[in-house]
Amino acid sequence: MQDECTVNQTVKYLGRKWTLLIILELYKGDGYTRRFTEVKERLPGITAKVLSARLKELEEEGLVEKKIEAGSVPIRSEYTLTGSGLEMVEVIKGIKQWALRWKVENIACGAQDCRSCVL
Amino acid sequence: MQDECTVNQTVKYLGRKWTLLIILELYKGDGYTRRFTEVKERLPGITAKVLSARLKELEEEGLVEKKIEAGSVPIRSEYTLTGSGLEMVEVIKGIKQWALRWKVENIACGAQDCRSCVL
DNA sequence: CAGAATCCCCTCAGATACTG
DNA sequence: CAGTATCTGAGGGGATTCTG
Repeated sequence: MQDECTVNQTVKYLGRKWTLLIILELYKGDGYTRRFTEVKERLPGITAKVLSARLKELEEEGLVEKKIEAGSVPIRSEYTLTGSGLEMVEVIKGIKQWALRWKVENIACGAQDCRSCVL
Repeated sequence: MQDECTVNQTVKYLGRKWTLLIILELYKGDGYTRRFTEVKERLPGITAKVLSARLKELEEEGLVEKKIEAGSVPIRSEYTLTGSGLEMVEVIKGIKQWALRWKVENIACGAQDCRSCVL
C-alpha cells in the first residue's frame, strides 16, 4: 500500500548509519547550522566520505540546506536544517526517548557527558 | 560510549528493510498478534527468510514475543507486540506523519513539501 | 577546509530449494 | 505451516590517498 511504501522509502536513507546523528548535530548548532568539519569533529569515527555522502542525501531529500560562502579561501560551507529537518528532530527525540526507556543498558551514558538527557 | 550510540544502535536493526512494516502489521492484528504466514501475506514481496530474520531480531530486542502453540500440527506460531513494541508504534506513527507531510506528493495542491495538507 | 577518488571487505536481502 | 540452507549480486561503509 501507499503509506507502507512511504515508511520504507523514508527509512531507506534515514536508517543509514550516522544519518540521524548528523541531523542531531546540525540541530545543536547555532541556527541549526554547522560546518563540515564541525560535524566531523563532533562525530568521532565518521569519515569525510561518509559524512559527505549523508549530507548530500539529506540535501536531496530536503532536510538540509547547503550554503557555500562565496570567495572564501579556504572554502567554508554550511549546512542548515530545513523545516522538514527540524520536524525530523522531533521524531529522533521520540526514538531516543524510547531507547532510554527500554534499553536500560545505556547506563554508560550517565557516566559520561550525555546529551540525550538534555534533549 | 554515549547517547549517540543509543540512536545508532537502535537504528541499526530498526532501519533495516521491512522491520517497521512488520511491527505495523503486528499492531494491526487482534491483540497486536499475528501469525507468520499472516504477516507474510500482508507484506507482498517479503521472503520467508527475511521475515524470519527480522522477527528473530525483534524478539531478541524485546519488541516482539513469540509463542508456539504446543501440540499443533501443522505448527502454529504467534508473534505479539510487547510493551516496548507498542511504544515503538508511536514512533513509527511519527515517521509516517512526517513522511505524509513532507514527502508524499499531495494531489490537492500538486506540491511536494506541502505543510497545509495534513492527513 | 571540504571534499572526491579508489580500493576492498562485509552485510543485507532476493531467489531458490528443502524440511519437520 | 513455519521455517532453514545455500548461493549470489548489490551496495554500504571503513581506510587511505589526493586536491582545488
